[in-house]
This record gives sequence, C-alpha cells and structure tokens, in this order.
Amino acid sequence: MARSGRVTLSDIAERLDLTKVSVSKALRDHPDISTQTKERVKKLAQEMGYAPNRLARSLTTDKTGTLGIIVPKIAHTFFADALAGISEVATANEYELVLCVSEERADFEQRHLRTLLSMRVDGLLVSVTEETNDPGVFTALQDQGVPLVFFDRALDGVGASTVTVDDEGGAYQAVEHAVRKGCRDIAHVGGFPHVGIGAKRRRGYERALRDHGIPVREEWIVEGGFDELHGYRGFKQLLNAERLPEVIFAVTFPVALGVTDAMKQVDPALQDDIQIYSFGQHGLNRFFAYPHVSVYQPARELGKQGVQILLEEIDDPDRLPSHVELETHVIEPTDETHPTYLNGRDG
Amino acid sequence: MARSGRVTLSDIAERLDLTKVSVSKALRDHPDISTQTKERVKKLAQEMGYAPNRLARSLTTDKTGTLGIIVPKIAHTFFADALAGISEVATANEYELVLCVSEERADFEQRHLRTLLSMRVDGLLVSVTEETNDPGVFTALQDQGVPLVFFDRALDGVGASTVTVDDEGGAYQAVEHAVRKGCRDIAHVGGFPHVGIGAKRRRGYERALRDHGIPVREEWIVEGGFDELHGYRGFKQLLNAERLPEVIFAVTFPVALGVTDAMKQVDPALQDDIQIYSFGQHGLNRFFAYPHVSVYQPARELGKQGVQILLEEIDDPDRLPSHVELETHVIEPTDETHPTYLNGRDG
DNA sequence: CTGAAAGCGCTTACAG
DNA sequence: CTGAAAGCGCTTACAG
Repeated sequence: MARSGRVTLSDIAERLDLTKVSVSKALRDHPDISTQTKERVKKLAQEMGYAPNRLARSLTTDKTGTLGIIVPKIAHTFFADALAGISEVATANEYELVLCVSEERADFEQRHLRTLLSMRVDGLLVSVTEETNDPGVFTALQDQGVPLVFFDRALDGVGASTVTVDDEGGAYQAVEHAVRKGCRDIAHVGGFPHVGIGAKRRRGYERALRDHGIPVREEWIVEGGFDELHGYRGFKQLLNAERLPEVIFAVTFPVALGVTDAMKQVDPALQDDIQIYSFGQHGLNRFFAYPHVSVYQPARELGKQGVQILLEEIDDPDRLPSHVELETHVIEPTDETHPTYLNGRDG
Repeated sequence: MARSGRVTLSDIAERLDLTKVSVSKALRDHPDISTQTKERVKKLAQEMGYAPNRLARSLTTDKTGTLGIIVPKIAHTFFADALAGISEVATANEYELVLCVSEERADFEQRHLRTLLSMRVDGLLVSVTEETNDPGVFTALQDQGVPLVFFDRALDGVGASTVTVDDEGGAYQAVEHAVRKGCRDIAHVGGFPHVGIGAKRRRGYERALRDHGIPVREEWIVEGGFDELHGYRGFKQLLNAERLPEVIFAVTFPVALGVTDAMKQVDPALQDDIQIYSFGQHGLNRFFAYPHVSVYQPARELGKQGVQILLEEIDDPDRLPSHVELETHVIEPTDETHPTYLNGRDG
C-alpha cells in the first residue's frame, strides 16, 4: 500500500503474482495482455478499490487532464454562466478545471498563471482583468508552448486564440435601436479603453451616432471599470453634463445596475425619463420594475466554444490561433428569453 | 531540460556545478545551504525561469495543495457567491481549487468524487445534489481519511463536518414575519424532504404556523426540487387548492422566481395580492417590481467558513468533525443590503 | 555545508 | 503474452 494508505498497482500485482507493469497494462486494456488476465486484474482492482494516482501518471505522460481557468470575478452572472458552459464541455471531454479568480487584479492574475503552469495544466482559458496591459506574461506562455485561449476579454498583442462577441457590432445595434425609437440624446458609461471590450463597445457607440448624424458629445461619455461601482460613479459624473440624456448605454450589465442605483438615489423619478441599455443581459431582468434593454451576450456559449478551441489546440499544438466572434442582438424586456417552462413545453 | 521543455532542478544544478538536491534545498531555504549558494541558485533559477513541477513535488510530499469542490449548479447566484468566498480563503492559504459541477445528478457527483480522489486533492468541500441519498460514497472517503466538509446541503448519516445556515430557524422567522404582518394564509413551495434543507425549512414553516395557532394545510404545501422549474410547477399545483394564499414561502430564491413566473403567466395582477417570501436572497431583488421578502443566507460566508474548517482538518487529521450553523434573519426589500457605495462611503 | 541513495506511483520502450 | 529496466522531477533521510 502507498504511504497514503491507498491501493497501488504493486498491491494488486502482488496479490495476483504479476508485475505492476502487467497490471498497469491490463487496466488500460493494452493488447499485450490476455483477456483472462485482464479480467482477473480488473476484478481485484475493483474489489480493492483501486484508483490510479493521477499525479504519478501525469508525471510520466506529461498530461494532467486539467484546464486552468482564470476569471476576473466569479460572483457575476456573466462569468458564472460562462463557467457553466466551460464546465459542461470540459466534463464531457474528461478534463478537470482548476479555477482561479483574479479579482480584477493583474498581480493576482500573474500569480495564478505561475501556479497553473507549475501544476502543469494542459491548457489555459483566460478572461483578463481590467488592469491587465502587459502581454509579456502571456507571450511567455506561448513560447513555452502552453495552449492559451482568451474568452470575452482578450489582450491585444498576444498571438493567442480568442472567443469574443461582436462587441463593436453589438454596441452599434444597441445605439441604433435607441435611435430608431426616436432618441438622440444617448450617453455611454463605458469601460477602460485599454481593455478590448471597453474600446470596441465605445467605438460601436460612436460609429452608430455618427452614422445617424448625431454628434458625439464628450461630456456624455464616461470611462471606467466594469462593475457596479463604476456605473454608480459614471452616472454621478453625467450629472455634470449640460443636461441629462434620454438613454444611457452601459458597457456591462453590472455597470447598468450601478447607474440605476445612482439614478434611484438622486431621484427615483428619473427612471421614468431615462432608459437604460446595457451590453450583456441578465436572467432576472424580466422581474425588474424598469427592465433594461440589452445586447444579448451568449455567456454560456462563449465558455463552451472557448474550451472547444482550447481542446483542439491541446490535441494539435501546431494549430494556428483561431478567432471566433459570436453574434449578438438587442433584446427588449418584452422579448426576453424566458425559461423553457414558459414556452408551454412544461407545466 | 525536462521533456516538456521546461527547466528542472538538474538543469540549474548542472550550470552551477551542484547537485539537484542542493538546488532543491537552496530554493526552499533549507538551513543546510550557505547564504551565498542560496543566492547564486535563486538568481539563476529566476533567470532560467524555473518553476517547480508540482506534480513531482506532490508525488513525494503526498500533498497537492488543492481542494476539490463539488457544487450542484454554478450559474446560480448562491453557489457563485459561495464560490467567491471559497476562492478567497483558499487563495489566501495558497490552495488551488479543482471545481466540479454535479448538475444536480448523483451519478455525476460520484464520478467527480472518484476523479478528485485520484487527483489526490487534500480535501473536499461538497454541497450535495437534490438526488443524493446514499451516504456510502462519502463514508468511504472518511475511511480513506480524506477530509470532507459539507456546505449548505449536507447529507445525513455521514460523520463529516458541516457548515450550514439555521434552516429551520430561518424558515420559522420568515413565517412569523408574515404572521406579524397579519397574514394567516401562508403556503410553502418546498424542497425534497430527503435533502436536509428541504426537510428543515419545511419543519420551520410548520412549527411557526402551529406556534401561532394556524392550522397546517397540506394542500398549501408543495414538495419538489430547488430551481425555477419546480417553483413554476409548485404554483400551478397551488392553484388546485380551495383558495389561494396571501403569502407563498419558497424554499429557495430560484423557486421563488419560478413561482413568480407562474403567477405572472396566470394573471399578473396576482402579484398585487400574493407576497412572495424566499429562503435565500438575491442582490438584484432591489430592482424588482415586486421584491421578495427573504431570509438572508450568507452564501459567501458559508463558503469561507467551509474552507476554513476544511483547512483545519487537513492540518490536523484527528480533529473531530465540526458543525457550524450560521444565523439568518429576515430582510425586507426596504432594508435590503445595498452596495457600499450607497452608504455614502463612496461616490 | 554538500552529496549519493532511495523512493513517490506510474508508463514507456525493449527483451524474451 | 509477461517481465526487468529506466525514467518522469521532485524530496527525504542518511552520510560525510
């Protein structure tokens, strides 16, 4: 028995008067071994409760069957949903997930990256923090030949695969949607410009305005992070503008929530006058007193495709990086995606 | 260099004309080694980008520095929040998380359990599925000496540590709260009785009714699972009762959402007449048109304490199981916990 | 203070 | 079809 008190190959071999190599082969259905021996081995292994030590196996095979995941936040519906997709595809392919949360901090991200490397994960799926701007750590990975895929938030200047949504297009659609409703006073509480999604969503916003002959007003554009706090601050900043807009397009759903909080605090009646649009939806929007109009972001699908690509790169290390961009569309509260039971399929 | 193309102890040793043992010791600040040598070693290790292979280390030390986590769902705010707490404490103690999602399926749970064991995680933190009823797999873990802690959803008959909330007390408080508001017609859309939280919350509900001289009406009690679908079905079932209640107490927040969906579908005006109470809160409740009254469930704290206890058991294998029960309280929409920025600490 | 030996539990060639 | 050797990259005693 192993130090740990667990059954090892040798334990089985001893009881069967075989060598551990034969046992190992038998358990893996190696053609070297006779059917009869295989059966004896498997039976006893089962009886003894044998579970192969994956550490030992990984050390020799140089494959751990694990994927390193780094997300900036976990208690945010977008990342939780993405993780659900990631978990689904990983499990289906017999990979385990080592989950790291960077807390939007670049230093945490780097530390996690190092740890995951020393754990010899087979590949990495990363959504960068809002602070991340140094491609150095990531290009180093590439040099070491570790498969890497960015999802949702990618970092420019790294030759890695990416799975994103059409950020610019989605933002464009949102603004155009507001324009078609007759609005021209549209503000943007945006993200940091050095993060891809921040820059792209803003670009879409501005382009849509211009295409519809609406001047871009700097005082109606706020830049910041991606969570509630920045939405809250963003709205406060908009109060300094000459007048308030009719529509506020928020760079993320959490930012939209912060904007709402600020509006309610300043004057709840503002909610009747200002419509909030957000990039990214939320399953509970349908219960809101003032539901947001949102750009549908397929979080789960993003996670699934991310893993899919990562697995392909693991299987074929010479594969060139892929760049998948998922389509988005605007959803109004009224055509919100409802649970299937509301579609008459159940109940 | 290792097969993987990565730097090993021997690579460093060779360049420095030392043995790998000395290098290993130097890097770990072993007193055996002279300060001067340590510095030379560390400098070169840094230059060569050495990262110790944790697989190899774990194989000899019999410690992986990983925790296995199994949750029934991930895209549910409760578990995402709990995971945030888990991640926080684990990271602070230099443990990594191997995350598994059981999808509320007992067979998935068992498979994940086996995998985590073969990965030699140092401990397990589990919230069981709504199907789980066989303690066998878990007691087997105990026999193998693998530290195990249940959080939120524990399984009876396993001598493992548990971190839960005061389910019965919380349910009791919720019902009492409704009674104090003058309601006597209180229904319960509950969980499965074989899952601890289901049985306890129902018990609290019934006890509160009795203590206030209100008869328990079986037709106002529905049993089922813990997600939206079961809430939806639950309300539909309540429609068969002689009359509708004034209050519906849902066993979880997702169940409360399903109930709401069903109510809206039957007749949106019902929302003016029936108040929904739920065990477990949600950060977005404050934006709801009809906010729920809820029993506060400290998800994050539950996760944190779970890891804390697990780490203690890992450090001291002879420790007796602990049972932590966190307090709950009823929160009305008006005294909802708001983001800190709304408390004037920011903005 | 430095080193040679042994071992963790597995798998991958190579013999027979 | 079965076995003996070698090795994955580390650490833990034990010598010197």
